[in-house]
Amino acid sequence: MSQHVWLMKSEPEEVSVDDVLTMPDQTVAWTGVRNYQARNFMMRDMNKGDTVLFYHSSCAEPGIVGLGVVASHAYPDQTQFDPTSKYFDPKATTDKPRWFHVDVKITQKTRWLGLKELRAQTELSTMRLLAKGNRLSITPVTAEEWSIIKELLKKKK
DNA sequence: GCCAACGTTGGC
DNA sequence: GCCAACGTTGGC
Repeated sequence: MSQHVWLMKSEPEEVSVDDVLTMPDQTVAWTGVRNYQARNFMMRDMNKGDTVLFYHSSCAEPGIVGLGVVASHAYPDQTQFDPTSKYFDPKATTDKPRWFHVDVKITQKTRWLGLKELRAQTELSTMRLLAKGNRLSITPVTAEEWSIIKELLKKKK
Protein backbone atom coordinates (compact mmCIF):
# COMPACT_ATOMS: atom_id res chain seq x y z
CA MET A 1 0.00 0.00 0.00
CA SER A 2 1.70 3.08 -1.24
CA GLN A 3 1.79 6.57 0.13
CA HIS A 4 0.18 9.31 -1.85
CA VAL A 5 -0.10 13.07 -1.57
CA TRP A 6 -3.34 14.87 -2.34
CA LEU A 7 -4.44 18.43 -2.73
CA MET A 8 -7.94 18.95 -1.41
CA LYS A 9 -9.92 22.13 -1.97
CA SER A 10 -12.25 23.59 0.57
CA GLU A 11 -14.08 26.87 0.47
CA PRO A 12 -13.13 28.74 3.65
CA GLU A 13 -16.68 30.09 3.78
CA GLU A 14 -17.78 26.49 4.22
CA VAL A 15 -14.89 24.89 6.09
CA SER A 16 -11.64 26.75 6.65
CA VAL A 17 -8.44 25.27 8.04
CA ASP A 18 -9.16 27.11 11.30
CA ASP A 19 -12.63 25.56 11.41
CA VAL A 20 -11.11 22.10 11.18
CA LEU A 21 -8.69 22.86 14.00
CA THR A 22 -11.66 23.52 16.29
CA MET A 23 -13.28 20.17 15.42
CA PRO A 24 -12.84 17.05 17.57
CA ASP A 25 -9.44 15.50 16.88
CA GLN A 26 -8.90 18.29 14.32
CA THR A 27 -10.68 16.02 11.88
CA VAL A 28 -13.32 16.84 9.29
CA ALA A 29 -15.56 14.46 7.36
CA TRP A 30 -14.96 15.44 3.73
CA THR A 31 -18.62 15.30 2.74
CA GLY A 32 -20.28 16.95 -0.23
CA VAL A 33 -18.07 15.71 -3.06
CA ARG A 34 -20.38 15.19 -6.06
CA ASN A 35 -17.90 14.52 -8.80
CA TYR A 36 -17.07 10.96 -9.77
CA GLN A 37 -13.40 11.55 -10.42
CA ALA A 38 -12.89 13.11 -7.02
CA ARG A 39 -15.00 10.39 -5.40
CA ASN A 40 -13.01 7.68 -7.12
CA PHE A 41 -9.75 9.12 -5.85
CA MET A 42 -11.14 8.82 -2.33
CA MET A 43 -12.60 5.35 -2.87
CA ARG A 44 -9.84 3.71 -4.87
CA ASP A 45 -6.58 5.53 -4.42
CA MET A 46 -6.52 7.09 -0.99
CA ASN A 47 -5.03 5.29 1.94
CA LYS A 48 -5.12 6.12 5.60
CA GLY A 49 -2.02 8.14 6.37
CA ASP A 50 -1.71 9.75 2.94
CA THR A 51 -0.58 13.37 3.05
CA VAL A 52 -3.14 16.10 2.38
CA LEU A 53 -2.46 19.65 1.26
CA PHE A 54 -5.40 21.70 2.50
CA TYR A 55 -6.27 24.36 -0.06
CA HIS A 56 -8.65 27.32 0.21
CA SER A 57 -10.62 27.92 -2.97
CA SER A 58 -13.33 30.30 -4.16
CA CYS A 59 -12.01 33.05 -1.97
CA ALA A 60 -9.91 36.19 -2.05
CA GLU A 61 -6.71 34.33 -1.17
CA PRO A 62 -6.74 30.93 -2.88
CA GLY A 63 -3.83 28.70 -1.90
CA ILE A 64 -2.39 26.07 0.40
CA VAL A 65 -2.94 26.87 4.08
CA GLY A 66 -2.37 23.63 5.96
CA LEU A 67 -1.18 20.05 5.99
CA GLY A 68 -3.02 16.97 7.09
CA VAL A 69 -3.47 13.26 6.71
CA VAL A 70 -6.17 10.98 5.39
CA ALA A 71 -7.69 9.70 8.63
CA SER A 72 -10.16 7.06 7.44
CA HIS A 73 -11.08 4.83 4.59
CA ALA A 74 -13.86 5.97 2.27
CA TYR A 75 -17.37 5.49 3.67
CA PRO A 76 -20.85 6.58 2.58
CA ASP A 77 -21.59 10.29 2.65
CA GLN A 78 -24.65 10.71 4.88
CA THR A 79 -25.62 14.03 3.30
CA GLN A 80 -26.73 12.21 0.13
CA PHE A 81 -29.63 10.66 2.08
CA ASP A 82 -30.78 13.88 3.74
CA PRO A 83 -33.55 15.65 1.79
CA THR A 84 -32.84 18.86 3.68
CA SER A 85 -29.19 18.88 2.66
CA LYS A 86 -27.99 20.76 -0.39
CA TYR A 87 -25.99 17.61 -1.13
CA PHE A 88 -29.08 15.40 -1.20
CA ASP A 89 -29.08 12.91 -4.06
CA PRO A 90 -32.50 11.43 -4.79
CA LYS A 91 -30.92 8.61 -6.76
CA ALA A 92 -28.85 7.38 -3.83
CA THR A 93 -30.12 4.73 -1.45
CA THR A 94 -28.63 3.38 1.74
CA ASP A 95 -28.33 0.01 -0.01
CA LYS A 96 -26.59 1.59 -2.96
CA PRO A 97 -24.89 4.78 -1.88
CA ARG A 98 -23.40 6.83 -4.67
CA TRP A 99 -21.13 9.15 -2.74
CA PHE A 100 -18.30 8.28 -0.41
CA HIS A 101 -15.76 10.33 1.44
CA VAL A 102 -12.80 10.10 3.78
CA ASP A 103 -11.98 11.97 6.97
CA VAL A 104 -9.10 14.43 6.97
CA LYS A 105 -7.11 15.38 10.03
CA ILE A 106 -5.21 18.66 9.99
CA THR A 107 -1.74 18.20 11.44
CA GLN A 108 -0.41 21.72 11.00
CA LYS A 109 -1.22 25.11 9.62
CA THR A 110 1.28 26.40 7.12
CA ARG A 111 2.01 29.85 5.84
CA TRP A 112 -0.28 30.91 3.02
CA LEU A 113 1.21 29.51 -0.20
CA GLY A 114 -0.89 31.30 -2.75
CA LEU A 115 -1.98 30.18 -6.16
CA LYS A 116 0.07 32.92 -7.82
CA GLU A 117 3.19 31.76 -6.03
CA LEU A 118 2.53 28.16 -7.07
CA ARG A 119 2.08 29.25 -10.68
CA ALA A 120 5.33 31.17 -10.54
CA GLN A 121 7.29 27.93 -10.00
CA THR A 122 8.17 26.40 -13.34
CA GLU A 123 8.93 23.08 -11.58
CA LEU A 124 5.30 22.97 -10.49
CA SER A 125 3.83 23.53 -13.93
CA THR A 126 2.97 19.82 -14.03
CA MET A 127 0.64 20.12 -11.04
CA ARG A 128 -2.83 18.90 -11.83
CA LEU A 129 -4.21 21.79 -9.81
CA LEU A 130 -2.59 24.24 -12.21
CA ALA A 131 -3.66 22.50 -15.40
CA LYS A 132 -5.76 24.62 -17.72
CA GLY A 133 -9.42 24.27 -16.97
CA ASN A 134 -8.92 22.10 -13.91
CA ARG A 135 -11.92 22.13 -11.62
CA LEU A 136 -11.37 18.94 -9.69
CA SER A 137 -11.62 19.49 -5.95
CA ILE A 138 -9.24 16.62 -5.22
CA THR A 139 -6.06 16.21 -7.25
CA PRO A 140 -3.02 13.96 -6.84
CA VAL A 141 0.35 15.54 -6.14
CA THR A 142 3.52 13.79 -7.27
CA ALA A 143 6.44 13.11 -4.94
CA GLU A 144 8.52 15.61 -6.91
CA GLU A 145 5.87 18.31 -6.65
CA TRP A 146 5.47 17.62 -2.96
CA SER A 147 9.17 18.03 -2.24
CA ILE A 148 9.21 21.38 -4.04
CA ILE A 149 6.14 22.53 -2.15
CA LYS A 150 7.72 21.44 1.14
CA GLU A 151 10.72 23.66 0.42
CA LEU A 152 8.47 26.57 -0.55
CA LEU A 153 6.57 26.24 2.71
CA LYS A 154 9.82 26.56 4.67
CA LYS A 155 10.59 29.87 2.99
CA LYS A 156 9.33 32.91 4.79
CA LYS A 157 7.37 34.68 2.05
C1' DG B 1 -24.00 6.11 -28.00
C1' DC B 2 -24.21 10.90 -29.67
C1' DC B 3 -24.41 15.52 -28.54
C1' DA B 4 -26.85 19.94 -27.42
C1' DA B 5 -28.34 22.17 -23.51
C1' DC B 6 -27.64 23.12 -19.13
C1' DG B 7 -25.29 23.49 -14.56
C1' DT B 8 -21.08 24.08 -11.85
C1' DT B 9 -16.49 25.47 -10.65
C1' DG B 10 -13.42 28.84 -9.37
C1' DG B 11 -10.12 32.49 -10.57
C1' DC B 12 -10.31 37.05 -11.76
C1' DG C 1 -20.56 39.39 -11.64
C1' DC C 2 -18.15 37.44 -15.64
C1' DC C 3 -16.95 33.67 -18.22
C1' DA C 4 -13.94 29.68 -19.81
C1' DA C 5 -13.80 25.08 -19.16
C1' DC C 6 -15.65 21.06 -18.07
C1' DG C 7 -19.18 17.50 -16.23
C1' DT C 8 -23.86 15.80 -16.38
C1' DT C 9 -28.32 15.07 -18.27
C1' DG C 10 -31.64 13.41 -21.27
C1' DG C 11 -33.85 13.17 -25.86
C1' DC C 12 -33.19 10.82 -29.90
